[in-house]
Amino acid sequence: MKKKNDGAIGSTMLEVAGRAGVSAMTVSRVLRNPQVVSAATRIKVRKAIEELDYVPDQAAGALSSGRSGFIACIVPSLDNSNFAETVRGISEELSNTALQLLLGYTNYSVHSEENLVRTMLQRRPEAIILTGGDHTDRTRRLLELCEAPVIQMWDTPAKPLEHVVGFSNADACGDLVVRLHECGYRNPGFIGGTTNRDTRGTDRREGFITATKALGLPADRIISSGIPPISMQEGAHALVQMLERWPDTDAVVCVSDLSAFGAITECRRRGWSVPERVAIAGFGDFEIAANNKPSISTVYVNSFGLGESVGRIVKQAIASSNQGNKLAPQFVTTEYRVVLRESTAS
Amino acid sequence: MKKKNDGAIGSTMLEVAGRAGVSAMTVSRVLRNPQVVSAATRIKVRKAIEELDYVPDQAAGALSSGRSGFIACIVPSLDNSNFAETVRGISEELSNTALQLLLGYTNYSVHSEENLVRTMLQRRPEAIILTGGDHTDRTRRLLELCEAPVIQMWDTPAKPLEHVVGFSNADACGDLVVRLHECGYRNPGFIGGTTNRDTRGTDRREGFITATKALGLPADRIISSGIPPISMQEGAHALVQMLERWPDTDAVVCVSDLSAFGAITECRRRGWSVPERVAIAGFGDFEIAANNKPSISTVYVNSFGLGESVGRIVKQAIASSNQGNKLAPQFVTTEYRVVLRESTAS
DNA sequence: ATTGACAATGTTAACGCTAACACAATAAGC
DNA sequence: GCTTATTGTGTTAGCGTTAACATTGTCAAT
Repeated sequence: MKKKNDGAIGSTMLEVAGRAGVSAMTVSRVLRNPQVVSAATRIKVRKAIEELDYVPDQAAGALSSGRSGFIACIVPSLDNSNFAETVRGISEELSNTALQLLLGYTNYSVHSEENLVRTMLQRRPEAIILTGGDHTDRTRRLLELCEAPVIQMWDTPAKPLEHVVGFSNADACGDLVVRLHECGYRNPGFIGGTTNRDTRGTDRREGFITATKALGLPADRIISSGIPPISMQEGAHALVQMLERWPDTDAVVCVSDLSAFGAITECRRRGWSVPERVAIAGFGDFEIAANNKPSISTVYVNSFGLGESVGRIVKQAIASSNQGNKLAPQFVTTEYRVVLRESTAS
Repeated sequence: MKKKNDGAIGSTMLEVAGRAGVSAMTVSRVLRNPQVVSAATRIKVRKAIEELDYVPDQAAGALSSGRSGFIACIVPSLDNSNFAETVRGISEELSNTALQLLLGYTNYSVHSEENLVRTMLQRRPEAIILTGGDHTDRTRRLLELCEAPVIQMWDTPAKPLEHVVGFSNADACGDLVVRLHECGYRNPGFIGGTTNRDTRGTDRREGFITATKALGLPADRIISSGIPPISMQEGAHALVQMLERWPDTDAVVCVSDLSAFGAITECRRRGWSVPERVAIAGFGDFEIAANNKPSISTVYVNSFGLGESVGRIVKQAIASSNQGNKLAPQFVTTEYRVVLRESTAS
């Protein structure tokens, strides 16, 4: 029905079985459940596998067993320390299992996300990990139909699809504002992107507004500049706009450490001292935050640990499903912590 | 033979066919080759697909057709602008095909790479993309056995496995040294990691040595510090060591922009002006290079374009193989360019 | 009318693996 | 010695799709 070896590897399980003088099923057992096979047979089979350089075909295995071995994981961007760390956390946690990550990135577009989900569902993932709580209706429909556990991460959606591992970006940013207020800052501003594509960024802005209002501070000093995730350059640009429009701004909260770095660097170019002329804070505690001069006040997020939690839930959910029941929806809140450094005065 | 719906989606192609009043084969044709089906039937089938929320099972399709639709892509790290951009370039180039990236990262370990390759081969990828030219013997054996085209990128290995898309990291770093020499620097040093795990880093160091020797400059000012990829902090640390050991060093080439940034920041902390006290250059032209003050001299690499080239070769190789022949090994050299900025004086 | 070409659909048989059951052969319990 | 577990292995049937071929109907050219 098809030419042999369409980009495939040499031998099949049956050939291994033939060479070892056993049935294919025994070969399968040696690979997936070695302890039920006698030591002597196991050795024979392993030898045949070696000699033929046999590499099992997981597509066939998946079809037969109904288990793909895939975990779909969709993040906004790969080029972001935070998400990259989270992916590492997930992988690490799954490294002692036979589960494999099927990674995709959306470029912060829910429309891309929908396409990715559709594509990935064709691979029948055993769990689906999404970033954030903002999805198209069609995405939600697709996810409800498929029975795989769904985990939303990096956010705490009000109406979760199923499991959640994350933290409130709004609260975290609000905490930062409170700490700046404690330091004596009274006229804070916020710098973020122009659209609501980056929902975590939007949440941080909302958190800024809520906190400033609660503290009786001006809540309208918001510069939106650039498509999320906003760059260093856009941080620089936005800072200038901020100080032109509201010259008495004494502290600027940036949606991420990268834009905060851009803003600080712009100040240095213009000879404005940070934090004396203006304090600047970021979000995410990227490598650059601790290593810049002045070091950048920010919100530390345990990205790696977040990934580990996600991985644990994946394992639990699959274990439950193997026992015929379904893991009750989990809601895990992860650590964050305001870290004050040189870019804001205490 | 197995419980229905093990995490799977509702309906099968046969059910769609039943509802549309056609055979399963016709449904398959509507999905993969719609133009051979009459308009009327096509509409009926599409309607049935919609109504049942049918999502094809690609594992079954792959098994039957011998085409997995996967492209394996292995990079050292996801958290690196350069590689992330390259992955974006590949994805973009493959976005108008039915091919899907199966991503993996090695953490700069050839041993991890071997495991990843083995795992990925079980999915029968139609092409395999690796970073660099350094692989274990077993990896090379596995890749030779499988008939899928192999592409090595980000390097120009002397003995390529098959296709290559990259540039000589040694030459690029050498060019940088030459340009620094033209600027009047006579005592350059190099900062990199302690091991040879990061072969691109090692090549850059070799390029530094070759170029300095050729120019009659000291070639032994090399500080190795930290496990690659070395951090900002290690860059800072290494710079201090460099100037303690060879105080008259007038220019330092760092293995990447991140370590260069760390080095520059350390200078600023210590009140050493850059480039007056010492010039510093990086590699990669990360966002930070243009946005720092002083902006960082570096080697620009077209990471995204490199990925696009890789994607094009993947498509060509698969097209050739569909026509029954094999694409002759390609060797594509990609663009790089020394960019001198404020961190070195002209 | 008869032939041939072509277009649209159906039928059959895999693809490579594993769940479920069947069946020996051995060990344990009385 | 006989039943009853237990262990190790084989047999069978299918997972959901698609390549290859078979079949039917339609229409133009003889």
